[in-house]
Order: sequence, then C-alpha cells, then structure tokens
Amino acid sequence: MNIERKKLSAYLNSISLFSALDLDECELLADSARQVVRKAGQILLHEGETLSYVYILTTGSGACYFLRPGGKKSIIYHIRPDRPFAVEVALMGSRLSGVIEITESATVLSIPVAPIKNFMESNAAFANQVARYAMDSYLRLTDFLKDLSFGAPARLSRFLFRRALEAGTPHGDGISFDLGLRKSALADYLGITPETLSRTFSQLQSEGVISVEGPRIIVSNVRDLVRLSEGFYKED
Amino acid sequence: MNIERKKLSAYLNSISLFSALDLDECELLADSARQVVRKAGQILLHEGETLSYVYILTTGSGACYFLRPGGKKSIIYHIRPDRPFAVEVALMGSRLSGVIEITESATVLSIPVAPIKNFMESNAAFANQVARYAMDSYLRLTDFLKDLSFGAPARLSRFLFRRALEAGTPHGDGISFDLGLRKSALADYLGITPETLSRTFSQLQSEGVISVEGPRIIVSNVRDLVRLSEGFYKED
DNA sequence: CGCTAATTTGACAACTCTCAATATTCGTGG
DNA sequence: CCACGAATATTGAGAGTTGTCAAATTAGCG
Repeated sequence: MNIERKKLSAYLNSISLFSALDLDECELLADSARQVVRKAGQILLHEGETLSYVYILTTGSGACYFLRPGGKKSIIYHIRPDRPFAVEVALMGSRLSGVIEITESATVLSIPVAPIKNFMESNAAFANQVARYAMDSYLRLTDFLKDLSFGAPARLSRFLFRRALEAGTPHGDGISFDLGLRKSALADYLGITPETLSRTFSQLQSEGVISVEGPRIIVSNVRDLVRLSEGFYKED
Repeated sequence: MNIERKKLSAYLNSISLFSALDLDECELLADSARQVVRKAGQILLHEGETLSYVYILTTGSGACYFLRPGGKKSIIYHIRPDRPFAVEVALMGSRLSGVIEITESATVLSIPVAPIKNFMESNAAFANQVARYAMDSYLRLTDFLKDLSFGAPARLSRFLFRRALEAGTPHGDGISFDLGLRKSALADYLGITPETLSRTFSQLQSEGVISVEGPRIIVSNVRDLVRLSEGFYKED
C-alpha cells in the first residue's frame, strides 16, 4: 500500500491545515490515519464525546447539529470535503457539543490527534497554521451566527445571491442559475422547513424579485435581492 | 511612567493569551499599547471594520452584536474584563461582522497586532497559545449557539442554574440567590425582551419551579429547572 | 411624599412550525 | 410512449412563541 500511503500523505499536505508540515510529517500522519466509509444518515460522532482523532471527509458531506428534545435539529455547521472538522474539540480535549451526521455518503479520514499536538510544539509554522485554521473556523461561525439572526427571506436571499455570483449566467435583464440542490436539502441547509422555503420562494416571486421554474431561478431584481439579504423587507 | 509600564507588561503577562511571551516581549507590547476610557453605550468598533489592534477591557464590559435593519440587536458574544477580543478579526485581516459596544463603562487597552504576528512567527509556544485561544473562542461560540437554539424558558433556566451553582445558598428544600443584575440587563444578556423575561419568570413560578421576590430567586425544584434548561417543557 | 426608572401586564401582530391534503415531478416497467 | 407509484413540492389551516406597543404597577431615592 505504498502508493496509497504516498497519495494520502500528499493529500494531507494539500490541505491548508497541514500544508506547513513537511512530507515526512504528513507521511507519519498518513500512516496512522484510518479511512472508513459512512452512508448518508449515519451518525459519525455523538454529543458529549471527547475525541482522540481529527476528521476530514475526502468525499461526501456532513453536518454538525444539536438534537433538541422533541427531535428538532439545530444545525451548527456544515461539513464539506477537504476541510478538517472536530479539530478544536480534539485538540482542546473538550466535549463535542452536538452530533456529527453524514448527510451524503462519505469517506471519512480519521487522524490521531497526538502526533498533531507534537508537531504543534515543535513546528512553529504548523502551530501558526493551526491558529489560522481555528481563527478561520471562528470567523465562519460568526458569519453563520449572523445568518441565523435573519429570518427566512433574508437567509434565502443570501443563498440566492451567493449562488448567482458563483453559478449565474445573464438572462435578459437578470441572472439565471440552477439551485444545485434539491429544495428540501436547501431548506435543511438554511435551517427552515421545506414548507417555509416554498412559501418564501412564492413571496420573493410575487414581489417580483425572482422567478422560480422548478430548480431554475431567475433573479430579475438584484438590487432588491441584496436589500432582502441584508434583512430589509420589501416595503422598507 | 516606568512603573505603569512595568505594571502593564505584568498585566499582559497574566493574561493567558500572552502568558507564553517573556517579560521583554510583554514590555514591547505594553509600550505600544494604548489605554482609553469608554462610557456605557459607546460604540468601540463598527461593523465591517478591519482592525490593526487587538483589544482587552481591564474594567467594565461590552458586547458584540449585529444591528438589524429596524434597530434590533442580535448578540454574538459578551465581553468581560481580562479576555482579549477581536483577536481573530485583527490577526486574520478580515472584517468585523458586528458592532462592539461598551455596556458598562470600561477601560480599553488596544495592542497593535503587528508585533503579535511577529511573535507568532518566532515563538512556537506563543503560536500555540494563540491557537488555543482561538479554539477556545470557537468552542465558546459553539456553546453560545447551542444556548441560542433554545427558547426563553430554557435560556433563563440555564442562567438560573448556573447562578444557583455559583451564588446559591440553601433555603428550605431549595436554593436561594440574588440575580446579581437588573432584570432588564438579564433580558439583554439572554437575548430576549424584558417583557418576555418577565413572563417567563411568571411561568416558571406558576409551574412551581422557582419563586421570585424582586431580585431574589428561590429555586424550589432543581430537577425541573435542569429539565427545562435542557429544552424540555414542563409537561413532557 | 413625589418623581423617575424599572417591571409587569394586556392586547395584538409577525413569523415559523406542524399537520394534513393536494399537486407535481421523475423514474420505471408495461 | 404512456401509465403508475414514489418521492418531492406546494398549499391551507391552525398553533406556538416571541416581539411590539401601550398602560398600569411597583420600587428606589431624594
């Protein structure tokens, strides 16, 4: 499995968190790493656990959420491939406050935290990288918190705006793009119910901001979309 | 001002973020630090700013919040004395997403970020400290997010429970303590309106969990208080 | 005692969720 | 190519929670 191992260490080295390690160090991590496959819906890590591994998804996606009494899930953050997660909990030895669930079948890489701690002590560049990673996580979470403080129209508008920037093509006066995910998945992502999402789409449509044709969205009034995404209401 | 300077560097050294720096390094920071006094209600930092300083309150307190159109404030985190804040924004060169306001008249210490960056490069122990600080911030924010996902009764119950632990004295079958802050301040702290807080107090009281006599709270049913603070409702 | 600020109470509106019913889409097999 | 069934979306009615506004009450203090 020498090739696999080489690949894995190169992979790790390509992740920004580990890019300050040299290849030998990455190989050491790769050697002690484990790779497992998890299907959509499986729980990877449970609330209150302490962790001795740091995790990365090489494929698939996941989410970290609180499970409220009654079964309601409050999303804390989404997990995309190639960005380590649960790093803070593992390195700080604290307990996971939330559940980590796989949302799309995923390949999960677990890397023991002990050698990572050692590298932090001995390698200042790596320690800086970890600091940068943690600060980045923090800033992302702050932004997420900001998103949460807005209601459904603003959250959807923000999503549509970002999506228009990254995947939009000109269409008459406006911009057209595909959602890129099922509406129920989008509702989940935005932390609202599919019903509310559907109503919010109708609302934006009736206000003339967008038009919706199945998974295809046409933004006809970018100005209003931006205002909405800042939390203003149409009539303000 | 040599004594002041010595004091200031010793103060910095006592802050866990800077405890890995030696006294010379702390003196360098102390030399370039500025100290200003701000009154309650003043805005210290504005939304969208980039920062070239890291801040600490030596006295007083503050809060970081989003100002929603319409004027509603969504608290992101509270600032207590002796814990640096805005560190992530300053070190990462990103924009502050939120406003920082002084809530109790405070002495604000500003420390330039440039020498801190230098120390991070050259001093692995300090870089580790920064990483730990950032991870700790992240975990706090995660906990805060968890709090937010609960409704008013759970948030109040959590507060009362913590307060009972730290300031409670036995009282009959239960525990008695003073709130320690004005109810309007508590409402602010919990991110709800004073009206909702008042109603929630009445509700807990009518359910027989606590009794309220002005600023004095008697918890008569700790078991239910804990259940409530986990998000359960009384009848569950 | 009287004034001001803090707190409580009531009525109501806004928003999102839940549950239930209906409509639409999409893939599969006839 | 069409028909059927399952998954996905939409719509409607109603409930729950918190916020807003206004008024009443209470507490604190000179």
